[in-house]
Amino acid sequence: MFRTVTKCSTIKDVAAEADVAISTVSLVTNRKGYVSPKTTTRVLQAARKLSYSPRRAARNLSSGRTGNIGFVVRSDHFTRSETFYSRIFLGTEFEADNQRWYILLTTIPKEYVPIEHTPRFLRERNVDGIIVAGKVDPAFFTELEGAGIPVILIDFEMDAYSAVVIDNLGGARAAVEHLLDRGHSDIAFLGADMSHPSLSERFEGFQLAIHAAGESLNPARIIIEDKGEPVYKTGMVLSERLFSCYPTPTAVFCINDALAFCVLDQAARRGLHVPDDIAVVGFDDVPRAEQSHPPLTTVRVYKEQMGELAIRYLKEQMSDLSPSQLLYDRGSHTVKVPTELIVRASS
Amino acid sequence: MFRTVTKCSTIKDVAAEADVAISTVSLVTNRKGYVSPKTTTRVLQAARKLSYSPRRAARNLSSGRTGNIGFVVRSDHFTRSETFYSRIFLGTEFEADNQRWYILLTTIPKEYVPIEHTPRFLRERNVDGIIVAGKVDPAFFTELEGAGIPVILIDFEMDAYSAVVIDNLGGARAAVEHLLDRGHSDIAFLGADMSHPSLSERFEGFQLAIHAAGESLNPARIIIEDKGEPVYKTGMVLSERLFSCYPTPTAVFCINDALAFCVLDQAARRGLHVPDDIAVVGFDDVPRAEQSHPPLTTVRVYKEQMGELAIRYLKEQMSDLSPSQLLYDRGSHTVKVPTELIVRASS
DNA sequence: ATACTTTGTCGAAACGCTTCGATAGTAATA
DNA sequence: TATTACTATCGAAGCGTTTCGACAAAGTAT
Repeated sequence: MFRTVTKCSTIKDVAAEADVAISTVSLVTNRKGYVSPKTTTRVLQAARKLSYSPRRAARNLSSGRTGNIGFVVRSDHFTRSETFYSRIFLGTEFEADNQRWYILLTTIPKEYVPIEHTPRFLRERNVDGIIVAGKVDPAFFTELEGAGIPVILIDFEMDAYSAVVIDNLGGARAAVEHLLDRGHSDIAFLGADMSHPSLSERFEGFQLAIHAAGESLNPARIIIEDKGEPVYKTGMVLSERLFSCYPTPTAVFCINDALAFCVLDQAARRGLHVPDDIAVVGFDDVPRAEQSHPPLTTVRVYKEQMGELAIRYLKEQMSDLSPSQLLYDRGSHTVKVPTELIVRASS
Repeated sequence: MFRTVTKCSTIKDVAAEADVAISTVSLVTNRKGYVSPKTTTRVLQAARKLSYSPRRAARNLSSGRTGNIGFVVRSDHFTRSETFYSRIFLGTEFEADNQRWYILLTTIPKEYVPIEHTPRFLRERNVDGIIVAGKVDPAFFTELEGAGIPVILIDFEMDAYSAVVIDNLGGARAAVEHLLDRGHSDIAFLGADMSHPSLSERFEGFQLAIHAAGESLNPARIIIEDKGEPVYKTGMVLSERLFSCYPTPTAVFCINDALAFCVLDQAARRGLHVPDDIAVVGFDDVPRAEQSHPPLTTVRVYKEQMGELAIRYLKEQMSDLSPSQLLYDRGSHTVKVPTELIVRASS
C-alpha cells in the first residue's frame, strides 16, 4: 500500500506557472520591491494553485534568518512542580506563534561550563534571538557576548541586557500593607534562596512596608532558609519553624505561593484556623492558589504576559536595527511588569 | 561601544586549515565513508581550533533533514491548569535533547479547518517527524496523510498510526479493586467527556472491576457530565451532584485527579471526613495529588516517560527505513504504558 | 526629439553544506 | 608485468531561497 507523497512545489514551479522569473516570485512572497499588481496577482494565483510555501531551510540559508528564538532556562527551575517558568515559556510560545517564530527550548544546568554546555542552537547558529528566563550562571553570559544575537532576560537582570522583570518590591509592599490594613502588626516573613534578585526584592518590599507603617522589624519573625530553593520541601521546614515560634505571629507573608501552601498545610494540621488564627499571603498566584484551603491571598504575577512581552520586545530589538547597528550597544531597557494583589480568604 | 562579533567559521575554513577538500571535512564531521585516521585527527583539530560547527540551515537544505520534530496538541488541552499534556511535552523535550532534536510546538484549535490551520512547520517542511498528543480533530489527520512524514500519537489512537497510550483500563480496574479490597461495595463513578477514548476506557475498567467482584452496577452511582471537560469547573458540578445522593456512597472513583480534588473540597466543606466517610481515588497523579488534603490515592500515569517513548519510537521509525520504504505503510504499533496505583491517605 | 528618472522584471551569484561519481594511489591477484 | 580491487580523497553538482546590480520600457522634464 502506498501513501501519496505529494512532491512539494518550489519557487521554480511557481515561476514557471506564472511565467515570470524566480526572483519575481520571491519579491512577491516577501512583499518587497516593486512588482506590478497584475504580476502580483498572477504569481499569487500560481502559488495558491500549487499550494506553494517557501522552504524554511532554503530561506534560512539564503537570508540568514532562522525564524527561531532560543529559550534558555535552568533545568532545575523548569521542572519545578509549581509552574512558574513553564507559564512564562507558554507565554513566549503563544506570542511567538503570532510573530511566526518557533521557540527552541534548552535547559542548562545550574553550574554552567562554557564550551561543554553551550546550547546547540547557538553553535549551529539556529536562532535569531534569545530569551533567558530566571537566574542563570554568569558564565553563560560570557558566552552570549560574542554571539552578536539580541537577548532579552525575563525575571532576572544582568549587566547591560534588556529585561522584563516583575515589580517584586511593589507587589510585596502591597501585600504587606494589606495585612497591616487588616490590623495585623505582628507579621512574619518566610523566604528562601535570597540570592535570586526577584526574591530579595520581595524581602525589601516587606521591610519597606513595615517601616512605612512606623513599625520596626522583629528579627525573630524573619524566617529564611538561604540554602534551599523556595519549593515544597523547604516550605515544610520553614513553616515548621514558623509555628514553633511563641507566640505565633498573627500573619505571615511568604515569598511565593509554594511556601504559602505549606503554611496552610501546617496550620490545618495544628488545628489553627486561617485567617482567624493566622493570615497567610503568598506571591505568584499559581493556579492552585485559587483552589487551596482556604483560597490564598497572593500577589498575581502575569507570567504569560511576561513571556509575550519578551517576544515583542525582542522583535523590536531585531527589526529596529540594521545588522551593522546591532554592533553598537544600545544600552538596556528594563520593563517592570506590575503585579496585582488578589485578596482571597486566607487573609 | 562595539560588541565583538566573531565571524563564525565555515566548513571551507576548516578545509583550508587542515589542507583537505571540503567534502573530506564533511565526511569527518558526519562519520561517513572512509577517512584515514591521520586525516581524521587533522580535520578534528582544525575544527576545534576554529570552533567550527556546521550551520543548521545549510545542513538542512543540503541533506533534507531538519533536525526538528513537530508537537501538535489542542490549545484547550495544553492550557489546562492540570499539567497533563505539558508534562508529556516536557518529556518529549527532554528526550529530544538527547537525540539532538528540537521540538517545534504548535497548538491547533478544537475545530480544525484544513488549509487555514495547517501548522506552519508542515507547510515549510520544517520537521522530520510529528507527535500528536491527545485527541484532535480527524480533519487534521487527512492533512497529515499526504505529508509523508512519520507520525506518533500519544494518548490517542487513530487508524493505522502508531501510538503511545495509557493502560487506562488496567489502571482503573486496579483502582476500583483497591476500593473493593478495602471493603467498599457502594462505589460511585465520576466522569466527563467520555468521547475521549482514554476516559471511556477508564469507565470500562471501572465496570469490569465491579462485575468481576460479582457486584452489579448501580446507575444512580454513575455520575457523568458528557458535555464538559474533566476540569475544575465541571468537577464542582459533579461533586455537588455526588453529595446530593442519599445515602452518600462510601467511595468514589474519579476519572482524573482534577475531579477528585473537587470531591475532596466538597467533602471538607460538608464536614465529611475522607477516607472514613467517603474514600476518594483519582487518576493521573498530577503533582498536586501528593499535597492535597488528604493526599490523594490515584493511578500514576508516567507522563514524561510517554513523551520520551514517543520520541524514541519516532527515531526508530525514521532511521529504520530508507526514504523509499517510507512509502509503504508498515502498519501501526501501539505501546501501552503501564500505570501504577499510588495508595495515599484518601482511601 | 533628447536626456534623465522611475518602474517593473530579470539573471546570476551567493548562502554552507551533503553527496555522488571520478580519480589517483596502493595492495592484492593472475 | 598486467589486471583487478580497494582505499582515501577530491571536485562539482545540487539543495531552494534571497538579494543585488543590470536593464529594458515607460514616463517626465528639457
